[in-house]
Amino acid sequence: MTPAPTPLHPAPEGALDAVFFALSDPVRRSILERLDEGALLVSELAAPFDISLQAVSRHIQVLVRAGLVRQARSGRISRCTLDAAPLHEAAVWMNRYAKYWQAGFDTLAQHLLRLDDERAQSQKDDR
Amino acid sequence: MTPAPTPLHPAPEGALDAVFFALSDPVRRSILERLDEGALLVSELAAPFDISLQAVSRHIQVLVRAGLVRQARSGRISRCTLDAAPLHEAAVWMNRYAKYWQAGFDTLAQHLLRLDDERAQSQKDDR
DNA sequence: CGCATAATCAACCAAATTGTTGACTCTCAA
DNA sequence: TTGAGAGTCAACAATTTGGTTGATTATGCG
Repeated sequence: MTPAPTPLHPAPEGALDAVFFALSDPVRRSILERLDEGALLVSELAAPFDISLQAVSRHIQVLVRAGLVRQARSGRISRCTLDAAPLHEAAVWMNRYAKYWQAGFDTLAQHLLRLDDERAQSQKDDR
Repeated sequence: MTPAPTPLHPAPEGALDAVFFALSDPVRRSILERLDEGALLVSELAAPFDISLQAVSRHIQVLVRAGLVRQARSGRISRCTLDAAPLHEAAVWMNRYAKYWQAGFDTLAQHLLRLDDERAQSQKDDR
């Protein structure tokens, strides 16, 4: 088996892959939201969910792999803390599109205008 | 009693699931980046990638499902355009954590250290 | 010691993802 | 009419995901 080249610090390329994937599950987003208010144990994090503790533990592993959560095991307990830095990288990537909702871009109006545009375009091509 | 029909249009809860999942693949992020510069056909979008046209077509469908791309079929061509509105919802969710990189927080220090580390590796000749 | 608690590991399974190739639909043009 | 081009659909395989239950490790406590 491979020596497990665990990407510890910078996560060079697929960092955004792991971060966005970690955010794509409501359980994991909920975990991040609760860690935003303070450190919690795995069992405390698992309490509100209707799934097994093992399942929550693996969700936490996904967050750890993305660099969003750190676990400090002390004895038999594991204290989970938030690390928002990878979220910053994701926010920087998304910032490329901020122009669409900033500076007076009403997304709904833009949406309707685009629909009109498409309709006009398709009728034009139809000719 | 509310029939609770699967809400399709306003995208109530699982919208973020689909959006973040769509962003978790480098091919799909690259597609979004190129659509930011203007509408493109499916074949144009597929050209730079080393995968089949069918695979790219399905990536586009994932983006459509997330509401990030709209396809206007006119004749045999399909014009793909960006819709950044769902990205806005994702950005709003992530904004909850902006405090970690906007103000002086403990984790910010770690983030800066990490950025310094990366920068030191890429540009070593800075006086 | 003896045992409950905290958490992970391991095996298993159903479903989803992601790529492939081949067939198909539809439009445009000669 | 024929044929090429754009794109999707369908079926298949390999891998991943996300849940389960059972076993295991390790600590804390009576």
